Amino acid sequence: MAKSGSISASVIKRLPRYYRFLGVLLKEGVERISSQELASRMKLTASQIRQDLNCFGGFGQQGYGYNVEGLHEEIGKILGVDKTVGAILIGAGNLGKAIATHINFSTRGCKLIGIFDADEKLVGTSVAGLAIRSPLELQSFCAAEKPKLAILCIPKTSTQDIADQLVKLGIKAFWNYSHYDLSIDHENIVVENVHLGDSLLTLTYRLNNL
Amino acid sequence: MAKSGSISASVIKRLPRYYRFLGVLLKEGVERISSQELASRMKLTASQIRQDLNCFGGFGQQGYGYNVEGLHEEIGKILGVDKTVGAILIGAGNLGKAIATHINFSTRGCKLIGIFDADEKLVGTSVAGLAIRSPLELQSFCAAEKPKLAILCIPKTSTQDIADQLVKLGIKAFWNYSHYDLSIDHENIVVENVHLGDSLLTLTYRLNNL
DNA sequence: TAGATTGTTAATCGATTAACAATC
DNA sequence: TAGATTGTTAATCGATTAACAATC
Repeated sequence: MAKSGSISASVIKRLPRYYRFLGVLLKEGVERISSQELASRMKLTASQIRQDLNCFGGFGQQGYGYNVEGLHEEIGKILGVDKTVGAILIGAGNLGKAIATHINFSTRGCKLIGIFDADEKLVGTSVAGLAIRSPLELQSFCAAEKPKLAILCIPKTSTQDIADQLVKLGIKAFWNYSHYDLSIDHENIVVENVHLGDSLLTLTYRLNNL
Repeated sequence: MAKSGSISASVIKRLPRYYRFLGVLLKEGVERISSQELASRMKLTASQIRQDLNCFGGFGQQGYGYNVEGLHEEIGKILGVDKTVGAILIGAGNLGKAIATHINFSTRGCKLIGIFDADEKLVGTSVAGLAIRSPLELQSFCAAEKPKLAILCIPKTSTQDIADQLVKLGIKAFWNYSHYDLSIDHENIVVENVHLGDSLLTLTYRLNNL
């Protein structure tokens, strides 16, 4: 079992997918599964699954395979789905609203606790059961509620400024939807840039090159 | 210059990012750039940039570097931003609406030409300037308009069925936002699964393991 | 016990980086 | 021409796959 900091990005990216598939198996009532069976379901190799899991510990049993419920729970723990990290949404436009209502935060170790938008017309209205606040409240809100994660659904021009500001207010993780590659120079800050436009473009590339 | 089919997925995934950065440089009025300069901007190595570009052709000039406008245009052509692939959106819930309004399809070689939702209450209302249609119209619409790309913003239970149906109606590319790993067995169909929940989960993992 | 399947080491494969001759 | 920087080949690195002894 390796130190958590030493796990490669490739492995980490696969963990949520393992978690999802095991959740489905659990619902289907499957009790145990071999790496071979899981591999064919997920279109991976059995080797890769065993390698990946053994980064975190020996969850299986020779001659038997893996207990679905146990493995699901272990991976959940590794991912931290049992945690409740406070999250704030910056920008309540179309995309921000959709993220707020569409994402199940509680099953991902998060809780959305605040929504902010600079548009005066939006301030005071509600999304996902939360009142939209003015950015002027950001500082006092963060001081009081100590959110650790910020979701950025704002235009690219303001992204770096707002992110720098949020770092000072204690934000440690950015889920960035702006059309800007955010990179924070401070240590101990993590960033996940989501570029939906890039995703579409790789798809059209592949479509045009079939 | 290699055959387009032989380009590795790693390279293809980086192309939209090159295109974006070159677009910014172009706006900034930068005329030429060396692989070294571009590398430091994008936090890549100069070697990687030159390797990537040379999959498609020798776009640079020794002793000079790359012409920003020319390279931007070349990568745009490779990605097919000059094309106009017809796209339909299936599912006009929160996320579907946000995708329809938020994504700039025309700069990604696409045009959104139809929106479908099974919810009777939504049919007839408009999103992004398009009337939402009933799925009953799907067949005649596809026959007439020949869309090649479908955006799936529907629950996971119906995803595989609808995708199979759409394949029969001539859809060749799926941009899949449902919580289901779509895989199509037919040849010459491309799928891009977008799992926003997985993206959040890798972020919280990294946050919890700082 | 015998059979099955893991955990883990070794081999392979592919992607990234480094080096440098070609050349503008 | 001399300097700069590419295009491209070779070296390195990491990730995936295969193999197999350990063991349930």
